[in-house]
Amino acid sequence: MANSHQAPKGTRDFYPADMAVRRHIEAAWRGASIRHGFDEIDGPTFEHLGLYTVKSGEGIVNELFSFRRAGGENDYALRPEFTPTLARMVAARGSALPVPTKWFAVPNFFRAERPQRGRLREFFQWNVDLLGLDTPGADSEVIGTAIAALEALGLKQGDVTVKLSHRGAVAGALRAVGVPDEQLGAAFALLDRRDKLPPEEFAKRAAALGATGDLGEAITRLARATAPASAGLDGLARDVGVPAAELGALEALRDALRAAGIEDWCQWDCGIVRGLAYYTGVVFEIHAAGERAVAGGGRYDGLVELFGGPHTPAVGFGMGDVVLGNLLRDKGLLPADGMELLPRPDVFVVAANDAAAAQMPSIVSSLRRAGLHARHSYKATRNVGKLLGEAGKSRARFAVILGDGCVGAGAGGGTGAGMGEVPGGIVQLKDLGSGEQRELPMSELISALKS
RNA sequence: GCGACCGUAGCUCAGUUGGCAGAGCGCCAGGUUGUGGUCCUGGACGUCGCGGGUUCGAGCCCCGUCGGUCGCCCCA
Repeated sequence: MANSHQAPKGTRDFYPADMAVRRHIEAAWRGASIRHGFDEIDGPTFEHLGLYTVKSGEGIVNELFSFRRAGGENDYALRPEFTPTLARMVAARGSALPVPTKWFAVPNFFRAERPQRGRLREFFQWNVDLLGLDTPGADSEVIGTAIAALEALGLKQGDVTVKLSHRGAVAGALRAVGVPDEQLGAAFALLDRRDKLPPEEFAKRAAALGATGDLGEAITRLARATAPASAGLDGLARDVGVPAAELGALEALRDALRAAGIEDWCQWDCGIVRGLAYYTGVVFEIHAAGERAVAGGGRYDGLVELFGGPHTPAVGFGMGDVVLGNLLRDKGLLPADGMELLPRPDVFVVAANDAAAAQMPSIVSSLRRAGLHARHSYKATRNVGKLLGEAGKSRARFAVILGDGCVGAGAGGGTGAGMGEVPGGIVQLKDLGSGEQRELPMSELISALKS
């Protein structure tokens, strides 16, 4: 391999089979989005660097691919996520947008991380956002859209779990042990890192938050509290250590999930926090055993305001193609060879002699003008066996054999009269699935292929 | 940014104590004035990731570098 140029670290080349897999996933995303009433949007691939420090701080710059035009003064960054662009687009339209506004996007993103399983430097992520409503029904609709896409890809209930929590409900539990309101954010962060910190460090930080009760014990309780979404909330309330009445937000969400028929996919998990500070209500992640989270999202009622827009309640999620692709492969839901996902030709045309070959270009053109996916051999050989082999490999449904007036099933060993006179003449139409072959006039070919 | 393991044909890999770079699959062409995804024969394809070092001689040993894989940090 004398190729001295390599693709940049953490990027992928999409050869046809890979591209077919990518389109397969994107088709499921788009289909679920559209069926649920979302409209597709997109924004620029790069933004002003400052857009990304608004909500994430300067620290994020290390995770970005940022650049400055030669001789320019503005700093830009390749987009690492969609939410800032979305918030900017919403803010720019002010209150002119309908309520609700339901948008989705399937952009590529760039993060300057060290690649590892499920994490690359360029990836595709499906973003779904519902703006303008702060109802449990909106939360449920967004979650249902994610599930619909996973189902379309062949995943079943039990393959993945939607783990749900609610910032409001968890905040209630934290307040119950005396965490002051201004420390709730820090307490969330600690809950998020509960199992990553050494026990002493965890205890030290818990003690520093000024709770009147044992915060460490309360956080551990929260981190362990799980229950099926279909079950009553009494048990979860007991595990969390609050009266069931405190979990009203979960009850309303549970009712919405039940109405949408997806509660059996869902599980309460108070250990789900999401790293971002801006989540204000429901937060959720979709997990499968042995993989990173397939998707994550939640309610962020204050974010559009943060970017200069009107107060806009919103709920949304992101689902990346890398982890999802790994999961589908592990579950045997992707073909071993992605070529199987490419569009199948309707017809593959071969010529059995030179006269027929001369007619091929105009015949193939007319098939294509008629809307058919038509391919043909580029080989010089007139060996019909080889040509049909090629037709078979193309996965075409039918082969059309031109100039084959005297050989083959049903042809009856003609005299050779008419060979080469394809227009108006006879062609052989072979069903490559069944092997059946019949002859018909050229004039009937298109209607035969379209029926 | 840190650590571990790995880089030989398009793909999967073999390659002995350091001694002339191999196989299968795939691809291309013939066997076949002819009906497919079978078979037979032949062919093309390699600076052994790249650069340096040790050696009479390096795919093999040493150093560096670039990739890949898997962890850590981070995770929008």
